[in-house]
Amino acid sequence: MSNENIYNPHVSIDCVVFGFNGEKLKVLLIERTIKENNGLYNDKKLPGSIIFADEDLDTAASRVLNELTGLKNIYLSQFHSFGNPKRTENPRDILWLENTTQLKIGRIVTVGYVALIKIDRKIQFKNENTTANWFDLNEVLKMNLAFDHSEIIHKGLEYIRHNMDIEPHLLFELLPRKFTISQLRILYDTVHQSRSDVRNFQKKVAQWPYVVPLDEMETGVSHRAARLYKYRKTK
Amino acid sequence: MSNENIYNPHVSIDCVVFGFNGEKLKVLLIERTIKENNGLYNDKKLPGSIIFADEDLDTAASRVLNELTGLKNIYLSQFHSFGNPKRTENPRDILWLENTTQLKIGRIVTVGYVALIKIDRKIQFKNENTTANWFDLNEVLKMNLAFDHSEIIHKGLEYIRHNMDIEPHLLFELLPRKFTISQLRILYDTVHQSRSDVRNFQKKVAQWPYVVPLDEMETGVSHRAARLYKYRKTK
DNA sequence: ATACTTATTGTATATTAAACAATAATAAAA
DNA sequence: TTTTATTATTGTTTAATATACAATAAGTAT
Repeated sequence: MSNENIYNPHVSIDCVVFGFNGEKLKVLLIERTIKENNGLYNDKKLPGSIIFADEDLDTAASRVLNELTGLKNIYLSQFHSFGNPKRTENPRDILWLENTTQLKIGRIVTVGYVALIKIDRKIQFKNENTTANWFDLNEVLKMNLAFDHSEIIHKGLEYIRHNMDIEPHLLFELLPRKFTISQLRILYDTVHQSRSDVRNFQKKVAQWPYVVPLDEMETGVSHRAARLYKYRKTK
Repeated sequence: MSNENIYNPHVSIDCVVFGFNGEKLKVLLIERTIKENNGLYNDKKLPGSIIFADEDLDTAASRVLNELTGLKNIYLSQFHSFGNPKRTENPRDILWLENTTQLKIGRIVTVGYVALIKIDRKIQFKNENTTANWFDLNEVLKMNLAFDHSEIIHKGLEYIRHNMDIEPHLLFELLPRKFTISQLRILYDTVHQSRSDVRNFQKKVAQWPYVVPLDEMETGVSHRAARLYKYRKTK
């Protein structure tokens, strides 16, 4: 007997998907519409879902993200679990869950994942029942999101800040395949909440063997073009 | 209506409790006996339990640790969740769970916590149904423990290593209230898997304003006594 | 008194981080 | 075609931090 595609309505996963547009960090959110007695209510939530009964957590995170965006093979990392019993007590959230899952919903513990993706990757924004979109992280942090998703995004942001601190390789998950040192520096400073000196930053990067110059220059800019670099994995 | 003391049999917490005896890291484990057809089987497990239906995860971790050891007000920190569906498939583990909880047990997702405690704290080792004991971490890492508890300990160890790296204050959770610089250095090196130079380590510690010398010396040693220090919290 | 054990301390060198601005290349404007 | 505007690129000096290295002090045990 298989439990395949039978939901476990007690545990869910939520993905905080970060992107970088060359200037700012972005987060991928799902826009939802709730039909209430007195009309329609719009808000946003993280891509996430309850897990299947015999599915591992990491597998569930990949699957759900793929279902909601079409994305595959992306950097995904578990960072924290959220179990406040009140997190699933908002009647609007319960109504929405019971409508979309057709299950009786009680308390749900959710496991938070962060994903880092190149913002130019093709995303299936429109799905049968959902619409995904990129939003400015700074704006999102001020919004009222579904469930405890604001708190989850906060924690996820802390997590990637902390981790990119000790693992610079993660930065390149967010950059395009070919990038300039300026883009790298702006991303670095955005994540670290710092303002690096341009010369010192060039020196730092020159010592990273995994950042390699290309015989190619930036195009389409109305000033001196910068050299392009690529990331090369090393052990 | 209250859900108090109603179990949620889908989610549990497990605590990896670390101690330090001046030489080595220790882990607190629960010894259990399983009655099988052909006799008794003994093994060890982490202190942990399924949570209550309306209980927060952090609260559950504190409560369970208190119930199993009598400990209160200790440093407890969530580090990772474990949801492999096979983690609760060992018949011996299921039998034991169903006997101790009187519930039908299916898949359980567990949330891992680490605790750091002073090894000389009074612990209620013997309880009605359980016995707790300190074990050498190195020995434990070679044992076959219940469920996926070996994996959980591994991850918990990684977590505290990582965190003490960037937050030296955590070291003092494991040391006695009065300690020598040698003890501090041995703990530091055990955690960091390093061998610090004695002179350089003294210099490093001299710059930590939260390590303050006392007018008191070590006693009961058969050689020159070392000065005692205490930890003083700072912001 | 002597041997044994651990505690305590300083200096010189290497590495890393931080501060700081002038020139080069290109596109757009005049 | 010259000038202006914009961003790219590059070195040196100084400060801070980390590393390597061993002799003497203090107390216990024989």
